[in-house]
Amino acid sequence: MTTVLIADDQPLQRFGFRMLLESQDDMTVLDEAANGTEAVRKAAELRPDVVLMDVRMPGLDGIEATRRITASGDRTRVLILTTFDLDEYAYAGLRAGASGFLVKDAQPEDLLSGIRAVAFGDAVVAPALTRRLLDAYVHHLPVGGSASSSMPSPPDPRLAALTDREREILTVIGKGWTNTEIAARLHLAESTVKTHVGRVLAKTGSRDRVQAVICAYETGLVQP
Amino acid sequence: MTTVLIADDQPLQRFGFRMLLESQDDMTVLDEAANGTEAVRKAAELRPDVVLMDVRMPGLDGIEATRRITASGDRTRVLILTTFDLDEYAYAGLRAGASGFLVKDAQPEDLLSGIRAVAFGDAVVAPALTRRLLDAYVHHLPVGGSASSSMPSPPDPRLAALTDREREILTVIGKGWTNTEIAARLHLAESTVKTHVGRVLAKTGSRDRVQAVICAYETGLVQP
DNA sequence: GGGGCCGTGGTACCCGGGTACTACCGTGGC
DNA sequence: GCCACGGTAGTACCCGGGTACCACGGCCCC
Repeated sequence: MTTVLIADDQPLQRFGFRMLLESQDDMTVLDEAANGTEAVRKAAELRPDVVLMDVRMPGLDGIEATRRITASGDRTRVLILTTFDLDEYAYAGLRAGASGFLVKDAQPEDLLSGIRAVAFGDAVVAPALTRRLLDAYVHHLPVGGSASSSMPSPPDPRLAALTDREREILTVIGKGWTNTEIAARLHLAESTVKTHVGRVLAKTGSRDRVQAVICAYETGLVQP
Repeated sequence: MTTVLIADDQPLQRFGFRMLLESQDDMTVLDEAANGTEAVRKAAELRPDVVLMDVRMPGLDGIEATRRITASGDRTRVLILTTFDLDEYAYAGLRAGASGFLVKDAQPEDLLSGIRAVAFGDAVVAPALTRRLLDAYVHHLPVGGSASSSMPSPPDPRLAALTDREREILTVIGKGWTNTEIAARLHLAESTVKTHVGRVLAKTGSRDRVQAVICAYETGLVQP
């Protein structure tokens, strides 16, 4: 029996998922959550096998909720559902510890089999997302492998979603500049800097600027 | 027949271990202990082959209990179980005379084979901890001897003033841990963490933890 | 015994960082 | 024309980070 927690801010969406899952005799919906905070709390309390996690939710979003759930040490797996197959936050979700991604318009059978696979410990990725996932994986392989060695610095997938400006912001974050310093030296308002920083954190899957700095080093955007 | 004493402050955890061990026909659980004092007393009284020892317990903790048990001269072996893979007490446990340590989220079969190995006189270390253990071991080797060329990074002057504990704190800062996470995973009060962090910042000349992360990368304390 | 150093812990306070939400304006594409 | 997107900017709010203290026990060393 696979136990599931449904986290989605749309009641109708939750209802649909619940109906689908309850129709299966090997699945039980333990509870529902309408935002990330609720999802984290109920996941810790109920220890479901799988959390069906929507990305976009008010308050704590699905990515951060995933990070906290997977960081808790529980066996609970998180299966993220994205609305669009090119969701820029997909990679952030993976880094947050999710066991898979599916798009919301997938076939019901695919969703069900995906939940079973994740509960079993496997990972699932929607076909539309598989390619970029492969790219990310290949990039992290040891260098010796294939013809890709001719590329000096293949763009890290974490940086792929960043705009030029955001990449610039990440660079100076990696230099240790504060928001105030960034604003002054780049002739911007501090509120603008905060907006950029917020987007950089979201797209790179960083919880705060400290993790963004680490990301900057790991991707080679800045170097020791 | 391997006789085991289970020492853990959480009843549910003890129950789980007992169920697992009793399901094996070559193991017997002699008794359980809810704290370190009880563990020492019952170990001396029952002379089990193996004590399954939790690190974190009220009163006398698992490390000190291990020290007393192994110092008693009995042939009882101690197998330490840690919750977090970077538990600093794991090393302390080895120094205290433990025959090994495993992480609590290990596979049941691994735990069983670990107990058998320890009872046989061998030592076991969780794979996730092996690397760190090796690093720690190498780090504590005397400097004078061999191949100094294998040391690519002579100690950076910024790190020279740091105590071992502070260097450890800087390392986990470099991994992006928040003060709260450091406190939880190292079993410290958050105020203590703040004290350490403050001293690290002062000694490394960092304005905030972001610059401390950069310092950690530049000195090679952590690497991309 | 006294005096450091180290690790641990506490309280109180302030500020920067991060989030949620909204808004306006170019530019480029359909 | 309209729309999507990127860059800019603002407000309001909460929380974690950092600081300034102080305190205590264990050590080691003179």
